[in-house]
Amino acid sequence: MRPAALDWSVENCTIGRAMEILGERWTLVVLREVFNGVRRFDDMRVRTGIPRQVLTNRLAMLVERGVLRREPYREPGSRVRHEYRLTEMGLDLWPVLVAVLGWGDRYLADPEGSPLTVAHRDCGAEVRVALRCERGHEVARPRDVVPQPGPGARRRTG
Amino acid sequence: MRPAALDWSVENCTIGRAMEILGERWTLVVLREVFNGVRRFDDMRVRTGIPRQVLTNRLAMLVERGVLRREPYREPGSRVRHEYRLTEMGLDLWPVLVAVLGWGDRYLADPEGSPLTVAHRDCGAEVRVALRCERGHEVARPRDVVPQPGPGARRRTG
DNA sequence: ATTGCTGAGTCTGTCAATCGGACCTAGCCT
DNA sequence: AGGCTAGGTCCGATTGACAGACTCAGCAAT
Repeated sequence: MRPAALDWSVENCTIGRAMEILGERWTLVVLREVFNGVRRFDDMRVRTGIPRQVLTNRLAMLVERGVLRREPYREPGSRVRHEYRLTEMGLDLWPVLVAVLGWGDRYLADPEGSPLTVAHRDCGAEVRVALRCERGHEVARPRDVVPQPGPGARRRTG
Repeated sequence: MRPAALDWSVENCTIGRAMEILGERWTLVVLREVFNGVRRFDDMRVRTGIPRQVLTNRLAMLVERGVLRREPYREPGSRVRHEYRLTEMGLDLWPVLVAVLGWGDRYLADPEGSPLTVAHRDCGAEVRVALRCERGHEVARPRDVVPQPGPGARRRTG
């Protein structure tokens, strides 16, 4: 049985485009740091072990793509420096990060458990991703879902 | 104000580990294909434009890490070949893919919209990710959430 | 005024990964 | 025997990751 997807082009697929940004080895690790409140070059470098040059590139790329912005700040007794903060586009990556964290916790954690959890501010309970359709139904398993060509789908040419 | 995260090691962070697998340029694109039912080497290659060598490596890595498995199949009149199918570990990446898709649709789609949507099998409505805490509360914005050291957290040494 | 420290880089050289294109191979078909 | 096809290998050029040394601006202590 030939999968229907073969008739459709993927040239404008948004997963592909997203992965041009997210699909570099250190991008999500940098974003994890920023979500955790670590916003300064050297703090990130020391914590993550990312090579300087790579961190410089990654931060510049994320700023250029609009995921982070560079903000000046000044500690008393120091000159002006810059820190990196999430834009709205960056904040919206939060579900991606939580989804990756959930998957990693399930399959890749050490026996003692995950080193990082996310808690609901109001009640303190752990936060996870869920899938839900627009009519409000829970979607438990991947099999309950069907991929379909969307409004921007194009037929394959060649 | 010094972020609390600086006191904790990230050496065993599951996001970092997950990104060793997912953080390669083509991994999620390959998985998108498999979720879409495209399971064969050449179909993937033609659709995605991934260089042969890279696709070979990526598939082998995903099999080795347990995300995909290689299954023999036989079309009538052909010899036995292999196709790539999702393991349970692979199926569980579904929320990650939907989260990335949602973000990409919002910020990176062409004006006419996304080429790919996912629909609930029962009702046909579009499926999206949501964040929810374990007590069932909706979590609307990243600010409603606090990152915390988990059971496997280790203090930084040096 | 010199010296030193610090955060945030740049420069350089090495090694690995990506890419595109050509070549190979096993089994089926004519 | 020769051709086709899916799924690869092999090769050379380019790009990216990495480690380590060097730079640079401004504040501070001598």
